[in-house]
Amino acid sequence: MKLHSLHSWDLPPKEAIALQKKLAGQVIIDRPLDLSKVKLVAGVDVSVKDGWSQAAVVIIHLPDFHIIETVLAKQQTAYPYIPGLLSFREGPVLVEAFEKLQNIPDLFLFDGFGYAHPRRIGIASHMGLWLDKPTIGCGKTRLCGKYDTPSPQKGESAELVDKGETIGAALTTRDHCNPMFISAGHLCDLDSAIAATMLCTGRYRLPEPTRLAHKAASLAR
DNA sequence: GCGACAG
DNA sequence: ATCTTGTCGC
Repeated sequence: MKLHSLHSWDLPPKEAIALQKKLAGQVIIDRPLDLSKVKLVAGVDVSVKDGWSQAAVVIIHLPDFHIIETVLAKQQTAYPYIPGLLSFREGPVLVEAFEKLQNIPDLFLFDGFGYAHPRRIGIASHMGLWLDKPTIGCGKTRLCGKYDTPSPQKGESAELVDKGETIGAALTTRDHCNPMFISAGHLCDLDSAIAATMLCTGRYRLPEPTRLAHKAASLAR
């Protein structure tokens, strides 16, 4: 799929933060998703090794989890890892990978956050603007906000709150495992993000899309 | 000033 | 993220 270039990625941290504050106003997270129409879900992940970033995007079909398409992209890692600026590190390779997609996913699932970010624009929200498609942030550990540990039963959740605002949820995706942190990315609200994540989750803690993307990226690296 | 800090 | 084998628990 062809996506429009919104801006340059090689920005000094200070400018990157200023850009995030500007783009945050364009992110839409109050829109319910009609899950009955979500059939193709893309999992997105990047694995970094020896200065090279290996991206993988895997599209699965719901509700059977069959793999529809897998695309890869590899680039030298030009940006350092700075908490809060992950999109500037992984954005370039991801754009290259997205351009290779032959299918148009109904939804994208990211390894990381969307709205649950200091400036409310984590990688899922940021890439959502480039994709102009619904996106969800699905992180393994918290970036910001407070939460009470949800019951250890699959499907249970607790709110992730930051500065008095609900920014996401801690969701138990597998019995007796640590929760995943879900947040709306773009063109999707939190409730839909949680429901969609459950529809994409099988017998593992990680939802199938990102779990398979992680596997594909590691294998290709 | 001090601690926290996605991948 | 990555460095790394076996091992405890549901």
